Amino acid sequence: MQGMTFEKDSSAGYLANHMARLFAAGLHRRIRPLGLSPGVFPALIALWAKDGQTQKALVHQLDIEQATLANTLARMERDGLIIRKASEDDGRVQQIFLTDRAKSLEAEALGEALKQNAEALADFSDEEKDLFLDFMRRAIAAMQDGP
Amino acid sequence: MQGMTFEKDSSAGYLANHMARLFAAGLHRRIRPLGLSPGVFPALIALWAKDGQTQKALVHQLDIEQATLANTLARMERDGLIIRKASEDDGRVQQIFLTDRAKSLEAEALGEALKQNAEALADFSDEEKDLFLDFMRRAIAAMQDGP
DNA sequence: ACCTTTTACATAGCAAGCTATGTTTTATTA
DNA sequence: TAATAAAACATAGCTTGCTATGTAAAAGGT
Repeated sequence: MQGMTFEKDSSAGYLANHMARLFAAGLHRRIRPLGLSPGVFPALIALWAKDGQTQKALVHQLDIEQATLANTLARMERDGLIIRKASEDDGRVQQIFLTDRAKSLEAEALGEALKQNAEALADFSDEEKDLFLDFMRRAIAAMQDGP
Repeated sequence: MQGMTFEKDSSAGYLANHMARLFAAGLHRRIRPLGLSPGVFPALIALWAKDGQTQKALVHQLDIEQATLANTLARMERDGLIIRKASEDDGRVQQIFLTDRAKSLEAEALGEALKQNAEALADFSDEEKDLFLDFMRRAIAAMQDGP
């Protein structure tokens, strides 16, 4: 009874999926008290760095599809994290602004994200952490460039 | 303009999420012609190894929740991959059996999954691959055992 | 034997991702 | 300038994951 362990822990794809779900679950547990969920994090980070961006600008820097971001922004608006202001020069464009509440959460939210990363890599040396991140970047690049 | 690259590529959680989505997308592209999607893979692998298992037995070996598996099995039944047979000794239990079609897909589907993994790790040496898998197993273990 | 608890599975409802398509406004071009 | 194309965003509909709760059957306790 050993050949049947086909994928469970020897497939990069399976492990990547499992690991990503654990990251998301751990982050969710940490930031739920702040009224946040993992999906809003990328948008928040981009907006904390530069408020008032358009949806197109956000899509450009977040590795998700436009429709995914549109849905995420709708939830964020519903939850009082952003407001949308119609652009004056272009009727198609809306600028996304953080609410005061969203702005006030930056330090704590980023802290929890860092804690989650630290928990996952608790027994990694600094060199191992660097190597791990690099491995992931390389796998991502290989799959993005595609066959 | 360099401090604003906060998470994009230096957060393990962000990279893990992005990498997992690319794995899933690549696998989906490969197995769509077979009428399969990434979510059914874990269940299929378990059933290819041993047909006729109960849902409880499957949940036990797949790192997903019972409700997630129930939904996945419902889609698999709809798509003609499995049939459920009520157990005679226990009215609560149903055994899950692969259809002939699902059985016939094993070699090709596993081949595509291996190809996807190979694509992601194309420029990794054998040692790097081993190390990468081990890193992921360690991160998973750290997050499962929890804080 | 009957009541309670546990077990096995299903369902509801949500988040976050995707592709495909709609809608409105702007830009281009014949 | 009128028709067409493109751009920006929204919506529909799906998958895959989750938690919480419902339901029916079996097990256990008194």
